[in-house]
Amino acid sequence: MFMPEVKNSAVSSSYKNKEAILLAVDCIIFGFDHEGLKLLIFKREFEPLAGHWSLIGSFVNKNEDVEDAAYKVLKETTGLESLFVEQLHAFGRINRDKGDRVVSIAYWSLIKLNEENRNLNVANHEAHWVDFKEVPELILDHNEMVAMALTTLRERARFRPIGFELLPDKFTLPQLLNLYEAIYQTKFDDRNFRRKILKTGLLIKLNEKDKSTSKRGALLYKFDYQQYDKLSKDGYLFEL
Amino acid sequence: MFMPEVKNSAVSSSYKNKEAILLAVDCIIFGFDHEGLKLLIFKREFEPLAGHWSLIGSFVNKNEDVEDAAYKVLKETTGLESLFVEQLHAFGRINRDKGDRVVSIAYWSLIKLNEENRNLNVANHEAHWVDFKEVPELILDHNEMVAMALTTLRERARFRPIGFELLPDKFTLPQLLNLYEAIYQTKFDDRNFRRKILKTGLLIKLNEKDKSTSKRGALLYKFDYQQYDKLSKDGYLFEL
DNA sequence: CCAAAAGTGTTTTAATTACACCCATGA
DNA sequence: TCATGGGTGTAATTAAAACACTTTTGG
Repeated sequence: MFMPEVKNSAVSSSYKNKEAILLAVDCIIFGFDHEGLKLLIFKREFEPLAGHWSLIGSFVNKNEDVEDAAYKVLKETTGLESLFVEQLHAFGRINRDKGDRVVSIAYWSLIKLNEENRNLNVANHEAHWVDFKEVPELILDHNEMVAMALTTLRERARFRPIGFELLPDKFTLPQLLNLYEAIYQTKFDDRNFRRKILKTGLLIKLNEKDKSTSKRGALLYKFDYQQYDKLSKDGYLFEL
Repeated sequence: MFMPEVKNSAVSSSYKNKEAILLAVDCIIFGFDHEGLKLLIFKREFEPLAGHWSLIGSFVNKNEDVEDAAYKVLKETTGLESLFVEQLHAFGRINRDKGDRVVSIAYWSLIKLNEENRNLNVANHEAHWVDFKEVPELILDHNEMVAMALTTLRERARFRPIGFELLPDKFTLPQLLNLYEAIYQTKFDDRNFRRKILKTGLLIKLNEKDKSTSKRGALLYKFDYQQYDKLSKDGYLFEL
């Protein structure tokens, strides 16, 4: 019979003599506009690897929640208080950071681009939006983080109404279609797409048109968060 | 225009003067047998909260990968080298652990019960399998971890063939059906279930019967991992 | 008046659901 | 021989996929 070793075991038996480790958060920030899906990257400001492209991050202080550390970075970087944020994964390989042993907990977020945060690269030359298909080499394991975030974004977008987190509050159906086509890098039939998304009953049709992309103009819609929350409690599963 | 504060910012600018934090892993271990889906819990061996029910865990050493720390705990606890393991979530609230500031990275795993690990509670009185619907109060935020693991298990089981990780290599369709019914706590129509799972072409029918639960005996099947891996590379998505 | 994007319906095909009886066997 | 769990098929409904033309309007 299997008999676990209890002494000298991996399983901890007190807090004594434990080695503390540096803890960081890194943020994968996605944005979307008429040019497509984008990722926000930064020029690293300190050695090693100063000047290289990087995700934005921060060390976690001993007296702050890990999640708060991520929110703080996101608020400072994007100027937004309210955005979609979700923990992605903890990256814990011994040598992932050449500077010291650092375990990084990555968060991914979706932001609604506006005049202010769209031009971050002007206001702060260290920040830059790049096409998510053309992400340059990033430091450490940050490219791995981005790849995982993209996979997770695709998984989530299918079963949760998170696409709306990347669009303005008022959006058109062609915009929404473009977004999904960008996320999945494929074309969808617009008639089937419209039918499916409207059948959910979660889009509120407004009496306004967006004429910025055509002479005819496209009807604007809002996502009905209230109704979605209500349905979710009854087990409703959004699916696209 | 939005102008990020660059000085005194949350965003880190060096490794100097950063506070290290204790890092732990905790493991949510699921098993399945004729009695249903079970969770492996332990009696905590050290203060504070010694003697209370807990998940099994370990501190992470400065010179080991986080993932390796989890594997080590799982191997020591279950006696198994090869099992399904996936990172669940990093739990990082400041006061989650009364003993000290500890950030815990939780892993969930699925094990195939056998004669040895089924009787862990005999060999090691500190370990105990409990029905997943009747998990007692656990220390710290461990109940939260279990709840999240269960949600994740349900999400994953729908789109990945992970149910087989909880069954013996050779299993019957009634066993498989019972497993899914246990995971989702609902009844499925057995004819529809059989049709769907067999239509994937991923089950290899063996010329053996399991007569342990009926006089007639039920046909044994194996999951075709090779074929699944091959199809996965071509973008095949398992769905149940 | 025309270029360019927005918007609309139908048919075919495939998947899902609902449902009830016969089979094999050891005790 | 019978109780027990194992195994099978079909019809109805619903969802998905494929496909092309009309509408609106500013320039």
